[in-house]
Amino acid sequence: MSEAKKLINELLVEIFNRILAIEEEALRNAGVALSMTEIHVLEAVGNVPEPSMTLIAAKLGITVGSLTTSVATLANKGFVIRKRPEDDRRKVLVELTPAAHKTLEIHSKFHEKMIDSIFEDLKVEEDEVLLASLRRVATYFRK
Amino acid sequence: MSEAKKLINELLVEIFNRILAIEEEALRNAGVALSMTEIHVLEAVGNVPEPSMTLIAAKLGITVGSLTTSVATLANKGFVIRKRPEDDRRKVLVELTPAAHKTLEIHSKFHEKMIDSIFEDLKVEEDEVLLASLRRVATYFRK
DNA sequence: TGACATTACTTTGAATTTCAAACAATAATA
DNA sequence: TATTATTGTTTGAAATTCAAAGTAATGTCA
Repeated sequence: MSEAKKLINELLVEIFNRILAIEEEALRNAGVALSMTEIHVLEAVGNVPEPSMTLIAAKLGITVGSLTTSVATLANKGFVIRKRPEDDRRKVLVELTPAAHKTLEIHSKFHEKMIDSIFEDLKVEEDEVLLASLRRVATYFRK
Repeated sequence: MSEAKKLINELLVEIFNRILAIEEEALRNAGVALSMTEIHVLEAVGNVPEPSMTLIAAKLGITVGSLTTSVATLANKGFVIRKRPEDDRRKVLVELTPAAHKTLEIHSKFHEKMIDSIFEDLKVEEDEVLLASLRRVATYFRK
């Protein structure tokens, strides 16, 4: 492995170790009192089409049982609403409230800034190459 | 934010959500029965010069109290040894056992493969550009 | 030197997050 | 209709973490 890759590896590990705490603090400073775990649940709810408990849990890589607890807390805090659809009353569809959307907006601004600062030196053509690599890794992980 | 960056962001979030479980499973398949949290502690012990509890905790971004529990477990499992140095008997220096080195070897092989598969399409020159960006981000995070 | 402060670590008690397994309700199938 | 499958919730337990209090060793300085 090249020296550059070793350094990249070390940096990624370090960033990985700190990113959650940093993001959580950024949110706290913006007046948001949710944990990163809760933010991730809201993100998944927002990104999954027809977000049932099963689909959200799959997106997050956690069990439905774990998600039940988390969604119950978020419902109590007023960030999501649960609905039983008439066409299949076994399901629970989760909806984001306006408060949740506002929170996600703050969070995604932070993410955007972070991604920009990582890639600001890379030209778009190189972005495409990196994107192809990341796609390959994501595919590898999903199998 | 460009379309490419949005996709990169989504992929990073997805990978972030799954990477720990994936790495843990890879280790289990290789006969290692440690959690990723425990692996990270071993990594930090291996990478910090004169690894005292305080320095290891700082490297990991956790409190010394949290680390005490973790190191106690790892000592029980035979992966680390704790020593009180004669020159300052308040300190605890942590040492990796041969079992720990073997485990870290397995883990770093996995990491190496992962990093390689992410960056195999990028030329070394581009690696350098990316590295500079990551360095900037790491610096930003450390402040 | 002796008292007080600082440093390094452990212990304690509690919160969060997670899982597996058991349970309940609804829908699909045979 | 009876059985099986799907979808979620509940329960009990484990892992990880923190803040705060406690212990022991070292440093300071009057």
